[in-house]
Amino acid sequence: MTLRADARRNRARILDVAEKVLVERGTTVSTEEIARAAGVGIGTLFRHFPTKEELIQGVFVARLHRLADDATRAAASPDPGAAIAGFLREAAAQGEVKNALAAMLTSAGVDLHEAAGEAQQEVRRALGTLLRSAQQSGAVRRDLEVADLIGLLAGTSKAIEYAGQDAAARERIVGVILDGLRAPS
Amino acid sequence: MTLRADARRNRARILDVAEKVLVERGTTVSTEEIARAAGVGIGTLFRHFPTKEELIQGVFVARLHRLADDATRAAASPDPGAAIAGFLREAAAQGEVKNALAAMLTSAGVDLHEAAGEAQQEVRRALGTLLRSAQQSGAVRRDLEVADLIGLLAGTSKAIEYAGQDAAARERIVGVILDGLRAPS
DNA sequence: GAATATACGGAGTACGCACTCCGTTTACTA
DNA sequence: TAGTAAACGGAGTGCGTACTCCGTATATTC
Repeated sequence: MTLRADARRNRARILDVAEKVLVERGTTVSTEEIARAAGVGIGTLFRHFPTKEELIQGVFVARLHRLADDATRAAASPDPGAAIAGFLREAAAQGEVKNALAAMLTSAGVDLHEAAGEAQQEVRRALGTLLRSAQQSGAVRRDLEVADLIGLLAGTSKAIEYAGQDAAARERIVGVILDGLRAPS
Repeated sequence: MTLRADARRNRARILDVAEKVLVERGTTVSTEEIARAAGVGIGTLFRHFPTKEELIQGVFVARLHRLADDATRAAASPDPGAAIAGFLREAAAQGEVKNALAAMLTSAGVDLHEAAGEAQQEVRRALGTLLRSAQQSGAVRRDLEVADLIGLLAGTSKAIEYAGQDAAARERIVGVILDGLRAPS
């Protein structure tokens, strides 16, 4: 069931462009506009994603996969404390996109956990190992669970959104979270 | 320019019901459904809010006003440290609604700061006094600014969303933030 | 370099939904 | 309580947009 070369190319291109366009202009953009931006006919777009909703989910899942990759890489670091800090900064910085996408899905009445599915599990697993080693090295308080960390990540990127381009403010906010992660309960 | 009694009643009722319906089912609900839920004809709804977008903004602004009230009350407390903690817990708990609304607006391509306008200023002012007294009493690190606090509030309520109904998890997350607010830079 | 399965493009369709219009009703005023 | 300005209700309209269909093009296989 391998896709033809052009089909695979187009699918990737649609996902890529759709992410940009959706984040820039919101879910209200027409599928036609996305297709045009991707340099593809509407027919093609709908063959790959039979529904606008499925397209948005596809974009979201792709984003999650990339996040999972980052998390896996971070989990392999020898200094888990620094890794978690770096990951937080990174995720926070790039998080606006994910925020916007997640917001779209929920505001469109889609259940996130269902939509994310397998990709969500990947992220969870990678963050799990990262968290556990950070806790064993004493860098992070022991009462935290993976779900808490995920929530805090989402929260941090949300908080960062409000700081806009102000680098100092971003750093203050990340600082607050990092200190909170460290402090004993 | 006083509204007739029934008009005022209807306007309030629409705002009230719209908030509930919008949060429950997303921006995609039809105006007709909102009108029906409010027990009002579509004509009436559109006389009060000439545009669906203006309706959503109206709901959002109303929410902000209530938040500003809470903040003002908290700022008047004799123990600013405790007040800020309580406010964080409260705002976080009720924040889901605001999150959902804000998400709707942005995903609909509306500029939040513009939409919030005056109400936003109210919140900012109230939180400003709260923050300053908390800092003078030594309960909160001194390098934080009002904008940071607002961001952290939004972030916290986002983080709490992921904890769902798990009260212990909610408390752990709030704990992280509170510790972070306290710790010296 | 045929042959064929696979993918493409985009005009066309159906439908839902935001918004209008106006005849009817209801709150105010004196 | 009559008169009137203000508000209401909801059938109707037009437009935007998600999705279909099928004739054409292009990758793949031998």
